Amino acid sequence: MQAEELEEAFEEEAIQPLGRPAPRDLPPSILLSAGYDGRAEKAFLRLYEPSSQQIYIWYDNTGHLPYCISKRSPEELRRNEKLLSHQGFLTLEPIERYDALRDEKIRVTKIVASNPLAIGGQGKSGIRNLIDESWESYIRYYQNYIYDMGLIPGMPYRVEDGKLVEVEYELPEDVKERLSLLVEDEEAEFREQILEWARLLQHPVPHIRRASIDIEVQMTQADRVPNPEEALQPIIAVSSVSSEGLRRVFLLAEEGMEEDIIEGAEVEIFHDEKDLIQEAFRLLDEYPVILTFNGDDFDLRYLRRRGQRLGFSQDEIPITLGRKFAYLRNGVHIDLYRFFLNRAIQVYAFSDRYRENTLDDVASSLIGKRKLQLDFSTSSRMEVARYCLQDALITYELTAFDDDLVMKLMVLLSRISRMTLEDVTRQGVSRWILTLMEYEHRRRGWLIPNKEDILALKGETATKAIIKGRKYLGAMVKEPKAGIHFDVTVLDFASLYPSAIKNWNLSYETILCPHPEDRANIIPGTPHWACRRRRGLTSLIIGSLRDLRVKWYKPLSRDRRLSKEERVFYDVVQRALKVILNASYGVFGAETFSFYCPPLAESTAAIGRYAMTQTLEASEKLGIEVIYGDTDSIFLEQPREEQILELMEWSRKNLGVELDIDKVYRYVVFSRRKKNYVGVSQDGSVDIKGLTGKKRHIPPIIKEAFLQLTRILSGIRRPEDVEGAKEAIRELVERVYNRLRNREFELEELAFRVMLGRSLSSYETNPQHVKAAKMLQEQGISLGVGDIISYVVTQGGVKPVRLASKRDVDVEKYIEYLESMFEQVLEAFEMDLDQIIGRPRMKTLQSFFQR
DNA sequence: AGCTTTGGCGACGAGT
DNA sequence: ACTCGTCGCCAA
Repeated sequence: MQAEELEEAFEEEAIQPLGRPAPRDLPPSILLSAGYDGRAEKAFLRLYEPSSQQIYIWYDNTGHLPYCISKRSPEELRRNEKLLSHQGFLTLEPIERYDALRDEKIRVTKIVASNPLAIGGQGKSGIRNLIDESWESYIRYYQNYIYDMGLIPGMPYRVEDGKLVEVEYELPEDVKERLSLLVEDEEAEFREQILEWARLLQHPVPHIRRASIDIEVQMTQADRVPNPEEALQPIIAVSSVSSEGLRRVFLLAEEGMEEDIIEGAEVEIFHDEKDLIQEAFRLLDEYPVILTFNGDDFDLRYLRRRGQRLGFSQDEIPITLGRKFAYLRNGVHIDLYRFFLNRAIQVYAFSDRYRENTLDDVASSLIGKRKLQLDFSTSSRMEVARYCLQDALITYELTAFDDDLVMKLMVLLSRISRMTLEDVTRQGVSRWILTLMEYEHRRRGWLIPNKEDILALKGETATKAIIKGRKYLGAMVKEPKAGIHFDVTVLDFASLYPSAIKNWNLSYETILCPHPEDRANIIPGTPHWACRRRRGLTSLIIGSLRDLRVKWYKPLSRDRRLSKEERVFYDVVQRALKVILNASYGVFGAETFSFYCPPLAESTAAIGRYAMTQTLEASEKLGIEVIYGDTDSIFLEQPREEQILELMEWSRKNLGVELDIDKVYRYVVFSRRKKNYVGVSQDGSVDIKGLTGKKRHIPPIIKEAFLQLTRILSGIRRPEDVEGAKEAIRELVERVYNRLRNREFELEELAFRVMLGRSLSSYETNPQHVKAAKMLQEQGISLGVGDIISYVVTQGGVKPVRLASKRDVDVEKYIEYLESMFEQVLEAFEMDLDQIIGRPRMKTLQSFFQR
């Protein structure tokens, strides 16, 4: 390994921090992130001081050096020539560690590097590949350094005598008392863990000074996105909106440009692009946090490359680029595109309110604001300025709405996962949980096991999945009772899988543990057993988080006695916990997860099925009719109040899980299909689950008709409403038929929009969207995974929307789609489309003769 | 490059 | 005409 290679591997971390050095008496400041200063060869921390709203830099003076751990003895390792010749590594230190997997203490070797660069990635440049069977190795020196120091990102610290000290946040006595009361039945370890979490979560999140930034680049062709690596086109506008209310546009002057003002914003005109960029760089240095929407891939990348092209020196450009990310030398760059792209955030924090990951879609769904429309080929420079400012504005507001909800959410996630803001906003849930687990291992002085070790000891799964290609048997779905049902109450288990993990002591080390006396403690529905002697780490962590969410944060977020601000904050905490908890089971079944443990995931799901079947039985005994159930929810038809209460009590007592009322429906309509129903609540709001008409890829014209259909149906309150509804449906169908037959539509309205799930060449079959994609490719349009293909169905095939015309459309085919979708719904209502629209049914002989 | 899981549905393509 | 597998999307 050559020194240059090492340097190269670390290029992205080798940045020069800018913020002012932390004074001896730095007031409480929030740990935002860490970096590695290549010149000083030192790790540093970025601290945000809320009263001055400044970033301070704290250099490490502890002489802390990176290390990794090997199972082999020092003697054995000394025989490894490659290892000895490895640049920068020095001492081999025999130590003892607890191996949770085998429940024993063992001797290992700690390999300490003298050069901070020496223990790097896990690839070629890492020391890991020189030692077989290593257990812990560093992915990024500075990052792990945070964990090793026992520091928690997002928490407040003070500098004292050149040392970093966490600012004690004592929970108020009454809070402590109430919390302890909630978990008084639990063992000491569990109670302590709860208090530890509460300390992290209760500590208020300070307001963080920040600004968004967005750039516009001169376009050559209207539909080509400029390449940020080349940065050939000039930057014509840079906009920024800050938390102090500043709205600025830096605009490059154009010949004959008419200068104008933008209400509420400062517009600064530049005649030299270099000056403009200079000003943008100054802005980036100015703020503790910079927000972008896709800044990793575009805005900051383009700014840096363009800056280089125009002759700025390395030191003048405040942006460092990794292969995938863009960082700043002073503050923290948060790319909101990446954050909102995260499925867990999308689904659990924002209940799937936005569907596509564009700024326009996310913003319009969350804050009700949209991008401006702009045609770049004809627009004036001032129009570009307005457009650019609007983007910066909504980017900022995405973090500011609901009292800085998103900012707080990110800081809380950073505390829970023990990751820096930069990392937690860019990486997925499996990384969050991994980092948290690693932290807890290090805190206890435990060895971090290798994936292979876990797999070798715990093995694979024992059950057979229903669906081919899956690894184990999952959740249970009860056959729905078809038809319409009035007064339906839906109960669901509070965090079913996390509860299973908690109550059955599931963890990678406690499942199939080595103790013979635990073998009788069988998980129902599996041949696996779980330990009774020690509390499992996963069970402890997930279990305590679960209890906090269910027993503390969720109730508080709805407690009317609290102020609105308090409730909102508790709601954010509650949501952050939800995001982590919901992913906590799945990761153990993911091969890519470092604590991959198939029997653990399998057991969790098995306990879920057990809870469901037991509850169905109990309901029957109580005389409640259960008309449907899926995974963790059951639908009860006209249950009496005391029946519900009894069932809830039964669940708490016998399963140790709270059963909550999730929904009360005026009526629910089931077809015979699972995961398909329409529920209408007391207030008339409609829940539609699984029905085709709702799916993302369905053409808008059909989706729209579907929406209107559900509106008509939700209006049905009494039996006598039915005739009117049928008439309305008939009119609706007629309208759409006519539009189709007369071709009174825009092509876009008929477009199926299907995502390319893999690369074009790797498809085994030739589905419609792939056919369309191939046609696009022939036109020289490059397509990749994740791209959405818009196509219409034509006579004898499909065509991409942009290559098709109205004449091509196979109208009859669309009528078929429409009918099949309508029938799916109407069938459940025991209505018949043919009958409603007065068309004889041709499908049976009987109807043929009746004609 | 990034990747939590299994169950279930409709539509289509490919083979018999 | 029928079955079976693939694909994408959704429920939980």
